[in-house]
Amino acid sequence: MEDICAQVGKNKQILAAARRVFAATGYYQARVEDIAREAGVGKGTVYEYFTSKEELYLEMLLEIADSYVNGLVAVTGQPGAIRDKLLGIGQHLRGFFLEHGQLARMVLQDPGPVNRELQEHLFLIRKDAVRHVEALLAEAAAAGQIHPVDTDAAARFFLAGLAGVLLPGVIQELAPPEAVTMAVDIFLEGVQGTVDN
Amino acid sequence: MEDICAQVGKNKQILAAARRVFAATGYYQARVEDIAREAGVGKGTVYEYFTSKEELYLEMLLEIADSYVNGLVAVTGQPGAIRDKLLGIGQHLRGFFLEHGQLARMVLQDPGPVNRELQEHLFLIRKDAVRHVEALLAEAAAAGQIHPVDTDAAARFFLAGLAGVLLPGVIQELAPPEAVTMAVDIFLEGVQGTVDN
Amino acid sequence: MEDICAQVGKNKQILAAARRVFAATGYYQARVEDIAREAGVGKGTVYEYFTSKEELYLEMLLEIADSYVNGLVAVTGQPGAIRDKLLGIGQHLRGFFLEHGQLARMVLQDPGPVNRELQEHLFLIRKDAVRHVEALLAEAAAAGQIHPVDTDAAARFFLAGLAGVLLPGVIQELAPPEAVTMAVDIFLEGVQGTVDN
Amino acid sequence: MEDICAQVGKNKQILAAARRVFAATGYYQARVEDIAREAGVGKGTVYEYFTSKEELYLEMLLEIADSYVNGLVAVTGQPGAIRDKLLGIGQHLRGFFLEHGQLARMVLQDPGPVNRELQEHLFLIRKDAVRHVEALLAEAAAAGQIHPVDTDAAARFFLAGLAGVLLPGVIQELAPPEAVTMAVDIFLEGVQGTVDN
DNA sequence: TATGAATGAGCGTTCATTCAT
DNA sequence: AATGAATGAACGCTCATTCAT
Repeated sequence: MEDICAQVGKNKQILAAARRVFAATGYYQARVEDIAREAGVGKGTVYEYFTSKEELYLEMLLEIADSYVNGLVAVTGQPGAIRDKLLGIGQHLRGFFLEHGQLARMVLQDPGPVNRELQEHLFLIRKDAVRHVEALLAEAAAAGQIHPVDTDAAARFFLAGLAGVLLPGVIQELAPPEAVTMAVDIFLEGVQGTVDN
Repeated sequence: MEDICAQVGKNKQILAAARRVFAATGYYQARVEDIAREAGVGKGTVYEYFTSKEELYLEMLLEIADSYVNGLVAVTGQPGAIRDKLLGIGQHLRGFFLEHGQLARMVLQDPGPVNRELQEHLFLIRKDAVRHVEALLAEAAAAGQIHPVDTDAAARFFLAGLAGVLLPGVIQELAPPEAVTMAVDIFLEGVQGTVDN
Repeated sequence: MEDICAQVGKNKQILAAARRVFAATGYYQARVEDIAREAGVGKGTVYEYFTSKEELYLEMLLEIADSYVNGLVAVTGQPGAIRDKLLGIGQHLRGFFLEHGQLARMVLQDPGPVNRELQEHLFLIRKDAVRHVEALLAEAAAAGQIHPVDTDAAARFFLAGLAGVLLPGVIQELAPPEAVTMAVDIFLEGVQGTVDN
Repeated sequence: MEDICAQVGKNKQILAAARRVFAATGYYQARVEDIAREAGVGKGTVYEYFTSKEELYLEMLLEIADSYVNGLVAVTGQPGAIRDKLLGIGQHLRGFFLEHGQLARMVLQDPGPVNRELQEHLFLIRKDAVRHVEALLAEAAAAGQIHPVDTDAAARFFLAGLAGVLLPGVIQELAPPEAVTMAVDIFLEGVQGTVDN
């Protein structure tokens, strides 16, 4: 049992170290040796668990991407008013940035040096995220709560806008929770606008 | 005269080549030799005009960033209704993505491997862009055309949301002009909402 | 008893596996792990029986070299005409190449990456083989069956010539048994020539 | 002109250094850095002239192989008695071993870690050498000077036997010129034998 | 005894930068 | 000013060897 723990532990240790190091310096400036040291293992050990630096990066990225979508699903799946759901999305996104910093950007915007395959995999993940927001909007539109809009574009506008509000600019800075509320209200008002008329 | 022309010409050639090569492959995968070849000059010549690969990258990035802000200023400076101005911003952004592709992302979102100083320089440029949109919003709010909001956050929400709408996901894809209209209308409705009430 | 059997068995298993793997890929491209897998034991077990990859290689080589000389002794020790003995040597050599392929070359010609000591050990073994052929020639010369020649050089000429005939060129190819007869006849005629006169 | 000299010089320098280092330690133990140092150039310079360690090795090997065949052609092309030609071949081979030591073995016997393509290229070169000796034998046979034999096998027997005589065993040792005479006489007597009868 | 996870020295290769011409 | 041959620091990856179990 301890063996299994140890093994699983090493894998997780290395992934966690990879997260920290890749986040701190980006893919190219991160040296495998740094990741190994950060993980508290030898350089060769990294290669016992991952076939290459690139593969390690990809696995790390996909893991994060999954946690992003899973969180989103959890939030949108809850019953409740649309505004609360949008606020929940905003808070989830904020927590995601808070936890993963620079890496969140790689997941949400530009993954950097990844092959076409992963690029498309990430794209599908992002699309998945967009789909969940779309479903929310479509449902609200069907219920007459909001104006029927191009839900795909609206969802992307909302998610990207949120990210822009949350990351004011320089690295590591994160907008306060109120910014989420404001963004949600602008967006919601925007999509409700014509309905009210 | 020819010398001066040559110099200026070489400088521009190299910067233009750098744009193409950096855009195509990113900072790390771009080799100085590739840029030199693309520019039609010798590898050593690049170092006559720029002290390092990094400096070349920075100058290129700043040049693009300037064109971004200048275009934004031109659009927002025009007299006209706020909706037209916002649409103009969207079209400018779309043209910017169209022209610079991957590099636009570096300017607007993540510059990649740049030192703190440039990072802040870029931040100031982005902030400058945000300021112009803010001014627009503040003016409209003063004129009672829109609801008084946190103009900084609203401006960032608008710009980032636009970018998200324009870049649906995978590289090189660009949303059609109608997407701009939709985003602008959602946003405008959103910030006007409470005013109308 | 089982322990001893096991030990002896493991040792033989590993040596046999080493023969196959070293023969297939050569010393440097053979990985200890491959040999262990081929032998059906764990990687660490190899080091229970041999102190290093090099030592394993040497033991394997010496074992083969011994079988080479022993076969030679068996053939030359039989009573019979000199031509039959030379043919026997040729057939033995052919069988040796057939069985050990690439490794036979290492034994007979170039052992590859071995230290001076083993190099000389192998040299002694080869010399031993030459000595047996020499004895044959000396005996025949004493009996007046062949011309008195420099038996050392003649023996080496015969053995090396045989090897050259048997290995036409590319790996794994082996000349047919008739080639042995031809080589023996040329050689025998050559050393008999002046005697006849 | 000096530039061209320098360039050609570098290429030759590196090839010459490669010959020395590969001959001294074999392919795998030779480090590119050693070759560079031996050539008096930087490590990177090696890669300006050769795309990889393997390619450098191959070019070096082919160069040597060419010099081997060319020498053989020069010797066999001269008019003269067959015995003189065979002696000439022996002397050429001796000089070849003298000049290239361990590398000669790689060319004549086992090239080591080379891809199939080069392996076959070397095989063709060896075959070429055999062909020239064959032509010699066929000519002599047509002139009734020697017995009609399987010229291919006989030629290989002769060349390989010569090599065996010339390299008594341990590295760097080389048989004296008289050994060549002896080997040639045995061989010649052998192939002439039946003719005389 | 047997194992295989862990290790890190070692090496091939790249590429930004220099400098002699 | 312009060049590109030369350079060597840097890094990803391999694999013989060790050692805790």
